[in-house]
Amino acid sequence: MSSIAKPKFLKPDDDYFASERDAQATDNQVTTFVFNAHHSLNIDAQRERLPIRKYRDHILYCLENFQTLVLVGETGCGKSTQVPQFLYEFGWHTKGIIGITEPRRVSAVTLADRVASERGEIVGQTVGVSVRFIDKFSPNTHIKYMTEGILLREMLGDPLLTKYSVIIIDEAHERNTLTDTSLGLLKKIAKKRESLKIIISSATIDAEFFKDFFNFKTKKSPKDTATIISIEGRMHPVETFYLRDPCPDYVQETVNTALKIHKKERNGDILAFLTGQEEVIQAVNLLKDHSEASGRDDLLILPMYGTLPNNDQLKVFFGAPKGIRKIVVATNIAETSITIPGIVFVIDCGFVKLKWFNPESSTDSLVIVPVSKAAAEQRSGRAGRVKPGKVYRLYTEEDFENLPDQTPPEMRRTELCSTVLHLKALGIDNILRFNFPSPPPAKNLLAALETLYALDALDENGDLTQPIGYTLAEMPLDAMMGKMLYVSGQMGCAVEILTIIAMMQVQNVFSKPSTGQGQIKGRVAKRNFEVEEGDLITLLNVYTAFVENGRTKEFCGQNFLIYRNLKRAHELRSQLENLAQNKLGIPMFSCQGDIDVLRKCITAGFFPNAAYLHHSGVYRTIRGNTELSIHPISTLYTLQQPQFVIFCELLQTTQLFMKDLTVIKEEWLTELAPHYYHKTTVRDY
DNA sequence: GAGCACTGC
Repeated sequence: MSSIAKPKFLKPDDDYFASERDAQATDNQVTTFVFNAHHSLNIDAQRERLPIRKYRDHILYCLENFQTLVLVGETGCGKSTQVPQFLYEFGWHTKGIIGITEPRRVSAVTLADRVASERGEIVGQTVGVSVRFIDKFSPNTHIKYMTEGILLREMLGDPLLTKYSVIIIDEAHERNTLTDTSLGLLKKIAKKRESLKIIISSATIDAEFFKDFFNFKTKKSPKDTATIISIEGRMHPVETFYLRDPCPDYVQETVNTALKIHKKERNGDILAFLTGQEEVIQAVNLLKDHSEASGRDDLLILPMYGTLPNNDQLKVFFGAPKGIRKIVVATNIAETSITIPGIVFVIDCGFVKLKWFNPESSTDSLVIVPVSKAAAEQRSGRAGRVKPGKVYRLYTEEDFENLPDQTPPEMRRTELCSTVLHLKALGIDNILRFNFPSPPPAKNLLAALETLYALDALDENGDLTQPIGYTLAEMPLDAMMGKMLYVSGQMGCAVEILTIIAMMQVQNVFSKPSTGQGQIKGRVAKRNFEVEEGDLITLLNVYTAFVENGRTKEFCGQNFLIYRNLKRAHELRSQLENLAQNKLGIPMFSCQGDIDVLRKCITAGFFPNAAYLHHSGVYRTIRGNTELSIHPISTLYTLQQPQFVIFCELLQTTQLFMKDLTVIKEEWLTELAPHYYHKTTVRDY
């Protein structure tokens, strides 16, 4: 990468992004694009122009006088790049590294790059970065960008974060599970280590919440330990429009509104938010029909969602030709993960699709719920980045007033095994009393404790077991997957299990061309790899064939496989193998084609997820007798239904679907998990 | 016949 300190306009064809895309390499991988309105100015002039510049002394003053500082400011005000440099210039680095966490890999990498070039350096000198697969730092590194996962890993080795003088949690308002875990732990550390300063950086108005969380003021010591600084943004005003009456069909209304804007308004691209892929495609098709019928060729209509093939995703970042208006119809991906340049009009359908964990059935559901006020504001903000914009909310003003302030943080609606493992490994004994920013439902915690107990990761006192519990906590894997890897060492099949795990980490290796002819060819190609033992063994087949054929792009092209994702699986596999072999002492043996050993090993890790075929022709879980179906993407979907299966994931949408299936034998359950399944269990097959 | 978005020495 170039080290020259020159202004940089980040655009899709940057080599830099190309390499990062390769490194990331999942099909739903997305690149963050930073729109820089002052890209023609030199770097110093640009820094001077940032709104945050005026707050430099105030920030430094507050950090001297308070342990925690909540920084509120809009995206683009320069918080993420400038605050670490202010601290460095003031000398905070002499007391320890200035650490900044980001929720996404791409953000950490691009910010580190940006700050390094502002300093006329390359990443790895004063400014370092640490994310999975990328580690660039030196003894002189004083500012370090990282993902939240990395900070958590570092806490496992250095529970008081003694290497750091300041920790900045960027984008805290997103409230990911890892953000909330970090915040809870930082609060604990802050009480023990008063010298550690914490900056919580947040885009919305939940500043009071964060301030209260970190305020240790008591009657005895009545001084606030946390304070808030609000930074004025440089966003343009956004005018808001509501519907007079609620609309019956927000997809149709989105289309109508977009066409109305196109007819009435002058220049400016449109961004519409819908909840899922299906709705996006539906709206795009309706718009295209209209555009064709009108006979005018003045609209560029583009879909944007996570599983859209990479080339199609990139299209939204290019400007439309002169005289043509761009309409991007997107899922939530455009709310935080990507920034589309040139947007002036936003259409907000008022709903969002969220994953929700149900502790009674241990299932995840994808549910469509009304957005929160904060999310609606975030969506509106997408209209004011270039010039004054307009947002059209497809609901009434009264509906808006009745929306919840915040979307429930992920911590309150997700499965918690990994969170519990992390906290236990850090010596938090009573998880139920841990100071979460937003405590998860006790039921969810208990479900996680039960699962971990069944996996032998926790003992009857709820303490981490040695070696299983500690080993699982060290693994960058979900608990059941980790257990499977652990057992594979004893069963002599770790070589194959590692491959299966790596392949499951990358979503979707089978490419699905958008043309009709290609779709059929793709399906035929997939069938070549499919085996009746199920999806996991099929993935093993794909990877083995990929490696045997030299891991080439050509092989992937011929077989309708996504090269980027297989390459990523290969990298993940190497990293996991290194960890398993060298750090966790898992012996690396191959089962030499003995598929039964593999299926048994899968059973040993995922035994709670067993289902049997009821005589009614529908599957049921063994532990809860809940009705389930095979997901249509499974290799088993079109085959004769086996009597017993293990699934890796359950997802409630139109039905309760099992995903990532493996065919097993009933007796393996009692053989491999006698504490969980009894031979006497009578089933009504 | 179906897929909100992220992440891990």
